[in-house]
Amino acid sequence: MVCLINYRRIMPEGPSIIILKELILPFKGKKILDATGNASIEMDRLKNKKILDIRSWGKQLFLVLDKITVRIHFLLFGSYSLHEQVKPDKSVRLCLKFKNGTVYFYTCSVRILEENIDSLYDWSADVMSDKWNPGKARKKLKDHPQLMACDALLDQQIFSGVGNIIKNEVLYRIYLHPETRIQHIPPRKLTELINEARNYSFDFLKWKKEYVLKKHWLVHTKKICKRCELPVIKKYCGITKRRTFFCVNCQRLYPSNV
DNA sequence: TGCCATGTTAAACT
DNA sequence: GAGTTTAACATGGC
Repeated sequence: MVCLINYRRIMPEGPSIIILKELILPFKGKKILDATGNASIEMDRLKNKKILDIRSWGKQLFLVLDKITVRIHFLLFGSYSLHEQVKPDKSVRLCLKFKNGTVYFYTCSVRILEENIDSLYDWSADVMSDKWNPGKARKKLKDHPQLMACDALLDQQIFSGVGNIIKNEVLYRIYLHPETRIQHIPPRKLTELINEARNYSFDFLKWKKEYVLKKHWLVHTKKICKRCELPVIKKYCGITKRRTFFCVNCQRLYPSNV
């Protein structure tokens, strides 16, 4: 067992936020003794406040205090460390000191939300959540018949927490071409899409915890298809224009002419 | 060394 | 105003 408590990691997709949430669980119920950093928030509003709850929605982390909530989003380059600071002071965006430890956040978006966060987010859209509702996801997909599968998976209102890696792996797993439009996906295939968005996210979580995530990528960043050994296509697909890896031989484009 | 990426927002355009 | 494009953020792996 390797102790990685001081280790900084980059963050982006939903499962990584779950890992962080678990790591900082010891701070739940604890008082913030000091809050520092270059985030453009009033640090005084955090000082001497208790962390009432630690929650997440997709790629966002929430530290719930009395009346306000600190929202942290790691964007593309965000990272954190626990207990031990590994970067020079000025790069620390937010540092929270507790009696039982310290957490540091880097290169992330930090905001204070005044509203009750329950009314701000659709918690049933979070693929990692107990409140995840596949039926509701299906309904939302039906409302966007023109949307390509690759764009739908990245839509945080439908699949909160899904990122580009998960997108590519899910589509490969279910043999679906990224540019297939929702209206053309057969019902059973659509069910697979919705279910795999959640399933793969939990596999991602498990592998990430064991530091073997990359090893399990089937198509993301790959050059050759593991199934048919034909070249994997790399294309910036859909309205999101994100890197998409897929096999035209194995992943079916609907409607199909064949 | 330079390019590019697990992401999102907001300004700058048409 | 709407929809679309671009910039900004600013780290680290290859």
